[in-house]
Amino acid sequence: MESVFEIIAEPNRRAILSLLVSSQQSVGEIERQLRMPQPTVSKHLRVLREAGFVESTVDAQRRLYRLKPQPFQEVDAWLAQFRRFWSAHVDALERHLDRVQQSTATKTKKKTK
Amino acid sequence: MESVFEIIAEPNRRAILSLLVSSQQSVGEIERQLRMPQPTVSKHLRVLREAGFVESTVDAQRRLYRLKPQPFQEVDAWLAQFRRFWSAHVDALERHLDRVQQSTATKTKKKTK
DNA sequence: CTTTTATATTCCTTGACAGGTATATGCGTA
DNA sequence: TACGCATATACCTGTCAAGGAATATAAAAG
Repeated sequence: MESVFEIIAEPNRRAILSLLVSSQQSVGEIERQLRMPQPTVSKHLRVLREAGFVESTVDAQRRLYRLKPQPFQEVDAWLAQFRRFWSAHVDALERHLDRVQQSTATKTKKKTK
Repeated sequence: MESVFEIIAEPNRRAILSLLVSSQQSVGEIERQLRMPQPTVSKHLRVLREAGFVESTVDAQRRLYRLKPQPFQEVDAWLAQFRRFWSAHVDALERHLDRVQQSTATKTKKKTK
């Protein structure tokens, strides 16, 4: 489990990370919200912690987990090399279209081949 | 192998993708540049193709592979939910700093606890 | 100090995937 | 047609990681 990419390859881990975006959570809260057995949660949290995605503080018997930014930035850095490429593909952007932009009405240049 | 994240979890596949950023390449070219056995390259290319990361065109006996943008955008979309979080971490921004944007200077509210 | 609550860890099993080797397919060329 | 180059596929094997069940640790509550 060396790279950040292997860490986020696991769906449950991604779910945990998404959950922690809103605010820090205890293991029990994660367990309940994601309907996931407690050992599973703990084990994934361990992986995430060792990879630097999260950190925890002690609150009585609870542990509160929160996100840490660095590994995300690593992913982002890797992704960066492809950004210039995909923003060149205008048609691809069209397909995606969750962007409320478009309708620039430049001639629909189709260069599929 | 359902998600894009599992696809890019494999180091050799990431190497192939990075190689294709510059331009399209044949299987043999990839094989030589990455010093990777040919079946390995072909197998990874298959995975990448089925996941929509690359597409190929035929050039005589060669197949030329090139990148496709959509899966990268998926990764980017997932990453997006964490961006606002990590950009709150100013020190993290300093480390990254390839973005020449923003600086709206909204109050740097630190609400860690 | 016993019990309960919260979390972590251990052990075991299972499945998936990557690599290696061999072989198949397909195209060009003599 | 036969051969050679380029790529794909099939088969086998080892590894590793995820999940389940049980148990350990640790702190709070009674």
